[in-house]
Amino acid sequence: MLDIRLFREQPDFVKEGLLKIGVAPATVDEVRGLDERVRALKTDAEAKKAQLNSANKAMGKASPEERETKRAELRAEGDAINSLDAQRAEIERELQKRLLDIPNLPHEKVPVGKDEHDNSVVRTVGTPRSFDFTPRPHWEIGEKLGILDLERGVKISGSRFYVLRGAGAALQRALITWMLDIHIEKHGYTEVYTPFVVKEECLYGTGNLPKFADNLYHDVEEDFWLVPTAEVPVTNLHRDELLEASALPLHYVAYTPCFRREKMSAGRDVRGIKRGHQFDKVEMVKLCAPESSDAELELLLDNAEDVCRALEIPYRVVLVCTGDKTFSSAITYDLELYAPASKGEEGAEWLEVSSCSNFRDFQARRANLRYRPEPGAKPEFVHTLNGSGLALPRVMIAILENYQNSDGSVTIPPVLRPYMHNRVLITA
RNA sequence: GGAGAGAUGGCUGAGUGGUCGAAAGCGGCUGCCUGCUAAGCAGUUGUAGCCCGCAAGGGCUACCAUGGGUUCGAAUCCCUUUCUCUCCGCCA
Repeated sequence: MLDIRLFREQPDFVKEGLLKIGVAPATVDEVRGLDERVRALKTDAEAKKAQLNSANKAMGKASPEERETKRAELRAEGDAINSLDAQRAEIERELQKRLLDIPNLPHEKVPVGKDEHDNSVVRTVGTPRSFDFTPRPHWEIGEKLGILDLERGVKISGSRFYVLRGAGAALQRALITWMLDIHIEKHGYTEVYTPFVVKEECLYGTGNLPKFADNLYHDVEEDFWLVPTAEVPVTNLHRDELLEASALPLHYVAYTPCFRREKMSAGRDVRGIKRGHQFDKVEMVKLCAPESSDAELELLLDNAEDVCRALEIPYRVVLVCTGDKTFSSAITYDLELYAPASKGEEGAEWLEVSSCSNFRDFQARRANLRYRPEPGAKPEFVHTLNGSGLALPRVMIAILENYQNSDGSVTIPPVLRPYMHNRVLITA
């Protein structure tokens, strides 16, 4: 959520930023109009309340007869105030609704663009391997090796679900443990294990609600929502807290499954395991002081890249443009692993395995995440960041396709072997 | 799941209709004092919003888990929800 004061004090700045992400400048004027009406009603009601309060105080000392005569009058005044308050509350709700619906302003570094074609490739690392045979897509490799069972996934849970089996399941588990270990031991993050279901208010905190409810699963009877990413529970860990400056920055890493309805992407990426309703992810989340969030993002990105480098799979870093950035993010780098056959007949593609974002105070304001810059100073909102490190299915795809051999076997990347009983090869 | 108890400021804890934004203690901060180290004395100390003022500062409003209700007036009475604790049941 954007600061309402920004609308009051720098409306043109807000309009300019919103224009870049396709939000009509008129929105700013509408918000300001609502805000002014709320404040006018509030000032009016407060003045009347002050009068009534002192009249009520006098009643305490008044004689019973005096009370009788004044009672009706005071009651009428109270009713008048209540109706002012009711009006104000309604406009305030409308204002709040509008504010919750407005995306974050883009960081000054974000290139202006319409969609993902306008994203800019920051760097490409590694060279795609050249094959002396036609590389197969992961679903063929996996099914032939008996480590991926798409059909039975569909049988037990429906489309966009799959089953990993034997070395496939072990490979994923090895990846999770290995990635956690890198971030914990090498990059200094604190591991957290969180619930995989959260309350509705957490999703408001990160910005998934109210706008993106149709991509979330939730229990119909309880206030339980399946997490679409560990970002949600971990960012909300310190919700409604006032942190000391010395506690920052906080660096967390968490493994969770992620649940997404993928309603909007019906028909996209239907082959293989690229896009499912359930997938696993290791996620890094940071809370820091505003002045260090730019630097923290670069570090976060490097921490995620470190995983790609260690896997020795070519990848590229993409700076996401204004038209493609997500609702809550101010700036996002995507990390894409090379997959030589992921598009089947059409060949290679770059698979998005990580999104590293700085949300600045956008989520912090929604989730009420504050810190005290100095002892005695006024509390301020922290900045929040997060980045995948990394998303499992697509890493699995990249490993299967990049490390495949002509006989259909798959070589296990060297860094993962200690996590797989020193196994070197996955064979049928 | 059943029965009961509870939720007050940074913490402990008093407060059952008006003088309560809330006693007291602890903690924090400021000053004073003392050669027996940490104590004594005094003062001060919640959050947010709005308004006035160049400022220092001042005023008003709201907040005693949450949301409603009763009342001229609610921390206090009634109801809802959430959470915590105790006992019972069930259980990896």
